[in-house]
Amino acid sequence: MNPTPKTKAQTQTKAKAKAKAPARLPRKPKKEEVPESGIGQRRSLAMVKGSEVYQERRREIARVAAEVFNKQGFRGTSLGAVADALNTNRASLYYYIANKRELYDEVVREVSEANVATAHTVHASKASAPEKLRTLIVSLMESYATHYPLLYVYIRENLSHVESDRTDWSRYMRSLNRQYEEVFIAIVQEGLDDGSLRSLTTARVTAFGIIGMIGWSNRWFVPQKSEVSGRDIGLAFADMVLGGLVPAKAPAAKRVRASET
Amino acid sequence: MNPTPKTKAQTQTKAKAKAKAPARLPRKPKKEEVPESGIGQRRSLAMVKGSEVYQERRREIARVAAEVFNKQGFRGTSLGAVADALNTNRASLYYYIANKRELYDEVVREVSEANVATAHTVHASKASAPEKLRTLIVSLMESYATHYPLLYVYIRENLSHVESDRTDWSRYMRSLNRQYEEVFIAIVQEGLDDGSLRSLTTARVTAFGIIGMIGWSNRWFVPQKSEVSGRDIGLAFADMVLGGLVPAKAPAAKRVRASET
DNA sequence: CTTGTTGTCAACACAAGCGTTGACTGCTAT
DNA sequence: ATAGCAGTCAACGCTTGTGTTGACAACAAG
Repeated sequence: MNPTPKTKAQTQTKAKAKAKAPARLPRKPKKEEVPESGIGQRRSLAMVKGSEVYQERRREIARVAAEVFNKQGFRGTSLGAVADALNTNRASLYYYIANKRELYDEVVREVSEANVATAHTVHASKASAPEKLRTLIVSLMESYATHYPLLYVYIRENLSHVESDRTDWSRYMRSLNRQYEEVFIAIVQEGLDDGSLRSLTTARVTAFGIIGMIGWSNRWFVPQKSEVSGRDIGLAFADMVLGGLVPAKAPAAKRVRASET
Repeated sequence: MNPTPKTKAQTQTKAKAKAKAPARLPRKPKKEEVPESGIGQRRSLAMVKGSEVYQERRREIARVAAEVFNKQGFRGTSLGAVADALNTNRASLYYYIANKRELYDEVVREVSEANVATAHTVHASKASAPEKLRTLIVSLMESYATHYPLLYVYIRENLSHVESDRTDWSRYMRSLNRQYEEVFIAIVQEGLDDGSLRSLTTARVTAFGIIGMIGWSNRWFVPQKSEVSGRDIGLAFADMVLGGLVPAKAPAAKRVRASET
């Protein structure tokens, strides 16, 4: 809307100073007045009938909010900061969203579901355990890159949520997360059972090691700035985990580095 | 002090209901009174002369606070919650600490320094790159387990801190973190250069993959509940990363791991 | 020009949380 | 007993942030 991109991020109440409206007289603190003048409720109506541009603006807000949530976390992000990033007023956001939590949910919802569905599909396929792991590692890294930073927002947050967070949404998201982990563990266990994977420790520890390599990418991987694509990172991780970093050259080749000097 | 352990965690102002003090008359809102009655300042004095039990109590507070911070994060943790966990009043904490940030620093300080020192030592040693990696992986997992949950508190928090967090402490901690990463990258680069490590991707991506396996343990590793020790997890991770998960039965002999000796 | 619609804004009310402080309790030494 | 110290408590002031709402502006349609 406003041509100036953004990069402001003050503390709100910052004033646009557009030199338009000279003065406002916003509230009429009368008390014995007709309380139901009833104007502010049309926002609710605008939500149900999702007008064309309305939904577009809503997505734009979610997109920008994702970046702010990604940096500052849920509790650390004020709606004022989101409004600043959008170059608008904080109250205007409430025309599009009900509250901060709904905005956060909008950001995180669904993206996780696709990944879990992929995990189940791969698990059910008849490939070998190592092949399943490779497929899953690559697809997850690709998903992170494609939807950046949406998935990272949830990764950063899912344990910062207080323990007493027992909303349906929270429980559902935690269940998605757990499903993904369980699939990884099950595939590793498969591999241990049929001998296609070496037994170095428990299936759970192995699986969390792999998941950790991928999940930790939220700390350093920014698709727009990376010289390596998400897919290539996934392939490299799969090679590393399955084949090992130490070259398996001939037993007499330059592999003697282990006891060098 | 109070024999009852804890497990309360209400919202503060919860009242102990110990049936001792019948009523209080805490504030005298007189205005034209002598303002410098000067009583509350002895707390500051108690800090400088670190009495025996005083420091002990201070450490106890830090220990409990670490658990709360670990669960809820810095911003998500109120001092009221910490006070509840200690079965005391929120204001009493201020007898021991200046503010919330100081308490957090107290929890996180120093523990990171030891790890960075270890990293530098290992890096400077004349072992091979694979051996260095193995040593570092194991020592870091051991450190996490030993100091649980102190190091995890910082892991959870270090990017939740707002970008404008430019205090000396924050910069110092970030530098420690970066040093650790740089050492990992340097060691991997060493290995790529002398051929003791396979080149699957950039040194940076490889290093962050390894770091991720370890760092991600904050999500699932609780030493008191784990059947696998931190050391064993580190050893398994090192085996996985260096030797690979897929057994090398094909090339005649079983592939010997780097530091198998 | 008038009227209706869409979106924005400034100011409110409310709640949570931080840090402070005077008053108080309980213990110990004298 | 009693005076002093260590530690605790309830209430306050203040700041930050959330969600609400009446009053607009800008624009288009009639």
